[in-house]
Amino acid sequence: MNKKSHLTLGDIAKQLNVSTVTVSKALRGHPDISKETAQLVKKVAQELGYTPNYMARNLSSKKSFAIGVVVPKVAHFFFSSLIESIYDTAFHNNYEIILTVSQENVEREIKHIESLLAMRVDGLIVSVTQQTRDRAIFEKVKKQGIPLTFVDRVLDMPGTSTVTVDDRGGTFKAIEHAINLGYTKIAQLAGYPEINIGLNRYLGFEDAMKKYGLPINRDWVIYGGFGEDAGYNGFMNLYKSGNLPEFIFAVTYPVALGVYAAVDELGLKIPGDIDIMCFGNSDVNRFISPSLSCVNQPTEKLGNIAVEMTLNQIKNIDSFEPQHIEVPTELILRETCSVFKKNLEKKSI
Amino acid sequence: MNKKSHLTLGDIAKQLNVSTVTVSKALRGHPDISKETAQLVKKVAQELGYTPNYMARNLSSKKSFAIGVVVPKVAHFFFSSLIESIYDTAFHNNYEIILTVSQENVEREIKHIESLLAMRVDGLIVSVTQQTRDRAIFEKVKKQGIPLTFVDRVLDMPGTSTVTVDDRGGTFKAIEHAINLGYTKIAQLAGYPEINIGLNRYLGFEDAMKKYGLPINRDWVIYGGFGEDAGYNGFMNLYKSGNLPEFIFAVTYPVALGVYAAVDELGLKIPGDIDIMCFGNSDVNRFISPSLSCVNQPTEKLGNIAVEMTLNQIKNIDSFEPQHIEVPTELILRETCSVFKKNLEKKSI
DNA sequence: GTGAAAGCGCTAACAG
DNA sequence: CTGTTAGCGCTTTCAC
Repeated sequence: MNKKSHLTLGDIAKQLNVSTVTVSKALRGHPDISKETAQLVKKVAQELGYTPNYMARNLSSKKSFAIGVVVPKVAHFFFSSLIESIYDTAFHNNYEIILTVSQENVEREIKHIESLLAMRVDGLIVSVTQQTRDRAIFEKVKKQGIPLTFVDRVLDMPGTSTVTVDDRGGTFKAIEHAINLGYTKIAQLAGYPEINIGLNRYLGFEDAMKKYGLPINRDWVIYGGFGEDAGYNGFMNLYKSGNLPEFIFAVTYPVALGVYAAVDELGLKIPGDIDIMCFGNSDVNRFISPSLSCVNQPTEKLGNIAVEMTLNQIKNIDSFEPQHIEVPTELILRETCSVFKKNLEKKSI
Repeated sequence: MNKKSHLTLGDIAKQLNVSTVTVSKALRGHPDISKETAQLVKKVAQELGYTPNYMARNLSSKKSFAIGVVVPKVAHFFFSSLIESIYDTAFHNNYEIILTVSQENVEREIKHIESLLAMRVDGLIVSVTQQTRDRAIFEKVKKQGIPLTFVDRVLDMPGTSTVTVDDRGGTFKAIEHAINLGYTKIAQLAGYPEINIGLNRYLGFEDAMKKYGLPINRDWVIYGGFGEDAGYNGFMNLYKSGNLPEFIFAVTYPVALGVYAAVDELGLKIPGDIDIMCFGNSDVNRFISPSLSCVNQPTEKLGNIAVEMTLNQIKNIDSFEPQHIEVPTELILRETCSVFKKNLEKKSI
């Protein structure tokens, strides 16, 4: 058969009349081995097309040089950028990433974490689903001594590290900006309050309203999720209620897109009839019409920090203290939420 | 130390006064074992929080139940959707995906494939970088007997399977549509011709122009890549040349976005001054202004087929014949490329 | 039905 | 510097 089993260290050892150990060491650049033999071994390995067997290597060395990652979504600008950054950082640190996708499904999340544990990853980075409440699986991870870092969507658990963006402060800045523009009737499409990003973005909204002495209309704090449908339905309901706010803060950019779709369908105008801003940038916020102002999340930095923190913990497994890093955000101002309300009213007359 | 080594089959065997073999078989549902013992073993394993060790399992069974994937990019709508589909299909087939990202870099691509081989994946799905020309690494994959499936961006190699979209036919339909609208001065921002998607999308353009007896202006076939910058620069150069076409077909949607940016910067209007369409949809093509007509790529189907084909090959390793599947596309018509040229001219007077 | 023996390919610890 | 000895945790024969 063509499909002869793979070449092993032994094969190349025989070829050179040395022991497998010598070959193993040579290939890994172990200082035990003399320059010449090392060179020779490498040459032969190369010629023979030797491919190491990581399963064997990892089994005996009890390290995998891999970090497991669990995210709820891939086809979403925030996550795809985050993932890219995680891959990049890992690559530069000679670590493999084993990515899994929970599809916002708790059971899949658990299954994937079990698989990653079974693969004996050296560490774990996870961004939980919108529904994750049960900590049991994460307790199991901790019990097995695997470093665990939450990123963006976190669970409050002792012994784990977190990397988040400044959801509360970022939202505050956005709402404050809207208020300074003259808006007072402000709504928030707020996702879900049970998850940190939903809660903190709500709190930032509350902070700003309080600071400026504006009342919060409970009917204008609308929960329903983080996707386009949530934005679409949210706005439709707002419209049907007959009591439209002047300004909407959308908890994510898909939610904002949903609002755009609804507004368009209703024949309304942004910013004439309703103005908007959202949390989270995307590659196209600047191309949609009107271009969408937002609170930018530095995804690249999030990914960097998440990986580096995890690596750090892997390398100092016994002395590591859990860290909680919050990355600052910045406002990106484009066409929405950029015209003073007074001017807007003048114009629309 | 808390960090006691993981539980093993032996541990749970001792607990029950049976052999590791019995436990191993029981856990895997091997028919050798009686219902009762199987039940019992599973219960104890559960209670003790046993986590199997896939490295050991795979080492001895010589299968990994994992498919390696190499893509050039993640933060791009096409790839992120494709990836999501691949993950989904694999999940439903109880296979793991080990994803790697080449970042359009040939050396990284090679490194990742070597890692994947070393991890002993059961199969490989790859979408090559824009620069990949050298087949050596893929020959190595074949020599090791690992099923290899190219998706979307393919290399022409005997013994490998491919899943692509109908690039040529899709482009043909788009250009034909533009011609029917009255456009004759047609340009293409064509990516690179050395890669199948660039070449075939060009050929579709050529097919349509030929069919309708329209001349192809060489200055209007512009190569330069598949990203936003290629679109931006391409249009800028077109503009500077003083000889603008009426219609541009962009080889990808980022290229189209680049054109939008350039057009905007120059104070021109779509579709008044220039009309456009592109290959590839995204979550926001419909939100940008004017909304962007395009040739839709069924990414979900691509992912399904790629995984299923690979799995098929894994399971019938000796009898499998390489397959080449081309998935059809459809036109999605929105605001661009939707107004008859005559009307357009009337309007702009 | 169950288990003892052997080995997957590699590395760690120690001896020479 | 090099090699021997023992596993890593699991699965695969093949006896019993």
